[in-house]
Amino acid sequence: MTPCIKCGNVESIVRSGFIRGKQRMFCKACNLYFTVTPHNHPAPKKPHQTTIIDIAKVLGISPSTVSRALNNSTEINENTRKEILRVANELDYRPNFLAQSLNRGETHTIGVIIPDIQRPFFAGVLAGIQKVATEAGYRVMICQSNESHHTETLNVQALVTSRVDGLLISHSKETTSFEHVKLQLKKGLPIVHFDRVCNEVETAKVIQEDFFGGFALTEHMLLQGYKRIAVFAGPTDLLISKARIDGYKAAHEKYGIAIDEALVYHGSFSRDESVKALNYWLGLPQKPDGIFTIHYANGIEMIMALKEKNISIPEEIGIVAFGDELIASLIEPSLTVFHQFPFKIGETAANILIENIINPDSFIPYTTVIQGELIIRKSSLKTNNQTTI
Amino acid sequence: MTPCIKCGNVESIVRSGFIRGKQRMFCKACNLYFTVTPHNHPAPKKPHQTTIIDIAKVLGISPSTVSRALNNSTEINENTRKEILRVANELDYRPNFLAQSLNRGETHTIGVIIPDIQRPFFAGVLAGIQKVATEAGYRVMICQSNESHHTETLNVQALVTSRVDGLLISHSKETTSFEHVKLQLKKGLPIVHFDRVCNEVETAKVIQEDFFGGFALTEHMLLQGYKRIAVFAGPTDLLISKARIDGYKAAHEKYGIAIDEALVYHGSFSRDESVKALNYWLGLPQKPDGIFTIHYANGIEMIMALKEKNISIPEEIGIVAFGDELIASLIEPSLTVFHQFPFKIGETAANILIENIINPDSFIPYTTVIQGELIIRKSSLKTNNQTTI
DNA sequence: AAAACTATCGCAATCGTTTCCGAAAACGAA
DNA sequence: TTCGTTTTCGGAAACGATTGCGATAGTTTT
Repeated sequence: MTPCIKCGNVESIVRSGFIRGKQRMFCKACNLYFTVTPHNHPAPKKPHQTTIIDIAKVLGISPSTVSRALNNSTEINENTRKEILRVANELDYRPNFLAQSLNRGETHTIGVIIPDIQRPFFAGVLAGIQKVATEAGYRVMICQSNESHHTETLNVQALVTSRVDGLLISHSKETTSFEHVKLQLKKGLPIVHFDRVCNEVETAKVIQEDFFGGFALTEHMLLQGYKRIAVFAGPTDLLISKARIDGYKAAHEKYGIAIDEALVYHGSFSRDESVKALNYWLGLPQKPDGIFTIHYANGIEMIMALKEKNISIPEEIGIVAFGDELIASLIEPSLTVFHQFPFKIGETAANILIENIINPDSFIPYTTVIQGELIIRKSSLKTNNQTTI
Repeated sequence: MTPCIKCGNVESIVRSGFIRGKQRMFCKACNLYFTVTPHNHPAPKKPHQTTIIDIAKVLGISPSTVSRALNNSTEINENTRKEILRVANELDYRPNFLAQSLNRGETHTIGVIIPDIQRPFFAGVLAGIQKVATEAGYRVMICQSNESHHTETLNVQALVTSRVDGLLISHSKETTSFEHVKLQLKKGLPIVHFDRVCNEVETAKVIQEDFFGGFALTEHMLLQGYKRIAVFAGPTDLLISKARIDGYKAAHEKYGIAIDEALVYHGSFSRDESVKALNYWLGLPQKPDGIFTIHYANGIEMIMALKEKNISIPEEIGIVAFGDELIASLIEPSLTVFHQFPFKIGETAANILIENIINPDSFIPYTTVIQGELIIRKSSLKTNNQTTI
C-alpha cells in the first residue's frame, strides 16, 4: 500500500473515497487526507508571459508599485518608474488583458454580429467598424449568424460570455423574435443596430435610405417609361425589404400608376430564387418591362440569366437594384443601383456604440440615416441618345 | 474643517497629503487616515451580469458548489445540481469568460491578422477560419494590418495582450522583418502562417500553389501562341509574388523561350499601378502580346483600361491572372485565372493551429499546399473556334 | 455496532491587475 | 529642531471562476 506522505507509515493508512477519479487516502496517525498522485509535477516551468509579479521580483518591490508605474500614476517616484519601465521592456512585458478586464469590469471589446462576412456590404461595414474601434482603443470580436436565428442567439450568448462592452448587430433575415437582444439590453448591455434593425427594442440604429432608395430607383424607371416593374423582394418579414418596397409603391402613387401585386416576388437572396422569379415573371400573361431587385446580387444574376435568354437589356426589360459593388459597374450592361456606403455605416454605428458605452446613463437612443446615392447606368437607360460617358 | 469620520472631532484633524487628487486627512486622536469623499456612493447597484455568487446566494450554498454543478463535476448531488441549473437558467447566467480564462490560463480564442478584410480572398479565408474555430469551440479575434508592418506589429501585441491561444497570420506586403513573430514564438505561442508566409521562422504554413499556378497560367498562354508575356508583379520582397514569377520563368524555360526582363513590372496592387504598368508596357519598343497579373484585381483593371484604349482582348493582348472572384467570370471578356480556394485555406490553417494549440509539445510544424485550379476563359483564348460554352 | 468507506460540500488559494488604505520616509516651514 | 505635509510604497482586498484539500454526514462492511 501507499505510505503516508507525512509520516511515511503504511499501517495507519485507510482508503477514503475517490476524488476526481483518483484514490484518496487517510492517515490515522497523522490525521491527514491525501490522494495518490504519481509524483508527476516537478514543475516544468512552462514558457510564460511575463507578469507584473515577475517585474516586481526582479526589482524587489511590490506588484502594486509596478502597476502604478505602468499606469502613469502620480503616486510614484520618477526613478522607480524608470527602473520599472526598463525591466518591463527588457522582459517584453504585456499586461494581461484578461486580468485587467476582470478587475476593471470592462473589456474594451465590442462584439459584432453579421449574417455573412463574405458579403461585400458587410465586409465594408466591418472595415468601418474596425477603423473607428481601433482608433478608440477598442478590440472587435466578430460573429456570423449565417442568416440563422439560432446561430444569432448563440452568437449573442458567446459575446456576452466574453463580456464585450457593447454589441453591434445586423439581424439575420430569419430573425423575427428579439428576446435575445431584449434580455441583454435589460441587463444594461449597450447595443446598436445597423442595416437590418429591429424596431421592437429601444436601441440606437444606423439605417440606410431604404424607403427613399426604393422610391428613387422606381421613380427613375417610371421616368424612363417603364410601366410594369417587377420587384424581387426579400423575405416577407425583413424590415429593410419592406421599406424599399414601400418606396417602390410611393413612387407609383406619385405618378398615379397602379401596382400589380402579381409582380412582387418574395424569396431568399439565393441564386436559384433569382432564376425562379424570372421564370415566374416571364410566364405571366402580362410580362413586366422592368425589374427592381432588393439586393444587387440578384440583379447581377438576373442580367446573366436574361442575356442567356437573349432578352435585351434595357430595351425589353430594364433592371435596377439596391446596393452597389464594383461588379455592378463592370457587368454589361452596367447595373443601375442605389449605392450604399457600408464603410460609413460601420463607422457611424461604431461611433454611436462607443458613445453609448462611455456614457451609458445619459445616452438616449437615436436613429441615424446614412444617405445613399442613385447611380444610373445602362441597365435602365432606354434612350440610347443618353450616354453615361 | 472636516470632522473625523470616527470620533467626529475636528481639532485633532490635520491634512495629510493628496491621494488621487483628493485631500487626505489624519486624525491624531483616532490615529486614523481618511479622505474626504463627498459621500456619494449609496451603491446604485448597476444592472449586472449574473455571477456564480449570485446563484450561490439565492440557494444559500457556496460558489464552489455552483461551479461544480455547472461543470458536470461528479462530486455533487444530482438534486443540488438540478436546483442550481434551474436558478442559473432563471437568472440567465453566462459564465464570465475572463475569469475562466484567467484561471485556466487559456482563452479559447485565436487571433487572426490579415492585410485587409475587404479583399474577397481574405474574407473567404476568414469564413473558413470562423467555421472551423466555432465548431472547435474557439472564438476568433480579427485584426487588419492594412498592409503596414507597424500596424501588424501592433496587432500582434494587441492579440498577445488579449492572451489568444494561437495566432493565424498572413503578412503585410511591407513586412520583411519578422522579429515580432519570432518573439512570440519563442514565448511558446502557437503560430500558423497562411498565404503570405515567412520562411525565416519555424511555423506551420498553409500556402497555395504559387509556383505551379504561375507555371500553369504561363504555359497556357505560351501554348496559345503568346510570345511576349508581361508580368505585373507585386512588391519585390513579397514571397508569393516571387514564387508565382518563378513559375512564369519555369514555363518559359520549358518551352525554350527567352524572358525579357523589361516586361516585369513591380508595383503595389493599387489601381493606379495597373494603369501605370500598362502605359509602361505600351510605351516599349517591343510591346507585349500577353499579360500575367499576380493579383486578379489588377487584371480586371487592365481589362477595363485596355477596352478604353480600344485594344482587343484576347487578340491583340491576352491576359491571365492569379486568384478568382465572381467578377472574373462576369467581365467581358471573362478572365482566365488560377483559382484559389480561400475558404479551404482558412479551414486548413485553423485546423492546424488548433492541433498545435491542443498539443504544443508533440507538434511538429509542417507545410500544407492547397491545390488551385486553372480556369480558362475568354481573355486568353486566341482561337475563336474554341468555345468555353 | 464499530470500523471502513463514500458522497457531498465549504474553505481558501489561485489566475494577474488595480486600487483602497495604511504607514514610513522625506520634505518643508516655523 | 519640530511638527505639519507630502511623497512614495507595501499590504490586502477586490474581480469571477476553478480546484486541492479538509470535513462532515451518511452508508456499507465486518
